[in-house]
Amino acid sequence: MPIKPLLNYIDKFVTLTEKEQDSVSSKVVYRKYLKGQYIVQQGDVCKYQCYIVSGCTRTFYVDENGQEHIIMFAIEDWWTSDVGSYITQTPADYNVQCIENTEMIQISYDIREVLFKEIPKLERFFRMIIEKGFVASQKRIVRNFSLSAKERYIIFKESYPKIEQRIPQYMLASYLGITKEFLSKIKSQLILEK
Amino acid sequence: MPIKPLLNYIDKFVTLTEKEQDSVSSKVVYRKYLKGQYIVQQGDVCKYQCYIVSGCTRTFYVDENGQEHIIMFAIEDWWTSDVGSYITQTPADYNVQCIENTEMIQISYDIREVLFKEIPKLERFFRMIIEKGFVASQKRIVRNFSLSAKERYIIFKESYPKIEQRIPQYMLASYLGITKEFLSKIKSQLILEK
DNA sequence: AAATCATAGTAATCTAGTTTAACATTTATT
DNA sequence: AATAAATGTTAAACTAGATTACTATGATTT
Repeated sequence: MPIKPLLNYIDKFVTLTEKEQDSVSSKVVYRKYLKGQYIVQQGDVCKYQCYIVSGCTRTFYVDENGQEHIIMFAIEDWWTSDVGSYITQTPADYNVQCIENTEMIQISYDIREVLFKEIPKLERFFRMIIEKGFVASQKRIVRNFSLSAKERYIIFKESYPKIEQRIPQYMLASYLGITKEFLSKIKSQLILEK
Repeated sequence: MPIKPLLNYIDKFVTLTEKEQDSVSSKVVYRKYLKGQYIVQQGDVCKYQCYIVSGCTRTFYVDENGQEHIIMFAIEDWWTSDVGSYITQTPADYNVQCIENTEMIQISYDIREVLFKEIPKLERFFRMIIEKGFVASQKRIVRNFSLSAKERYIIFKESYPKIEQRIPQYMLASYLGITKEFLSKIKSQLILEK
């Protein structure tokens, strides 16, 4: 069954009985998206918290000048959502778009509440994964302040070696908070330095 | 009893029985710090998640060049901690220091685990507050990328009108990710514009 | 195979924000 | 009240990164 990867993931944090696993499996939704499709669009309410089985998504924000700013990428074994919109069920600030054909397991807000009542251990699970997300987010703030664009690029490559090859360079530039031209310059500098 | 503000805060998210409230009160620790004292220091394990009853703290990171970068401020009715260190009980990346005399209610990691076992509803409570923190943290990343320093300063004033008067300007500059000299320039520009 | 579109590279010019350094003001200490 | 310490201001020179604009390449479509 295509829900297995999620159950394995949960099992790293809390232990569910077989019955509980079955209940989770029966309530979450497995779904495939094509490259280019949107999971959430700025202005819509974000319906799901999504565990990615395969593929890649980007979360981005379009500002008043029409400029895109990529907040995060997510690949297999990661989660994605517009958490702010999801937890308050209000219009999303961000877009989540598939940049590869992507398989994911989706948990709607209401279903998650049902699951929380039925399996209180899942409160613990979701607490633990959001804590991890919070820590990663704070680290990113620090890096953006204390490191140069070149250093941030190098750290990105080290931290997520799998992602760089899968995304266009202009998206990586946006994630790093620089223009595509400047990333291009950094890359040619790094080649010369060797 | 000095634990009441925390109980009021929790009550906004989950409802505890009187017995449960008593249990929380008996396990958490009320404590006063003087201006300048540290709650956590970079390299030590962060022992507590702290609810601030009164006062003000700053969380900052000292980089390899000895430069301080302020990640967040916290005032009464907020939480502070080095969450990464706290949840993994490994050395902290950040310092948390009181910048006013501060009263807080502290929950140690072990005590929190005991409370989770005894009162599973608290998993829900902590999940909810960390979700809020995560959302705020992501918003800050977006703002840092899409807004100029002047715009960030204006938004800070609007968002946290109480904080600016309580902290030295060089700390606000650090929080905004700019030098104190440049913040000074921004302020004089804003005065001229009126 | 031509044509279009999305992606990437290069280089000149420009600007937001940094650095350095000198000076001013406020707050704390004796 | 005098001195020192911490905080804030101003301005000139500098730099990381943006902007603009043109060229190159590969992928996709017709």
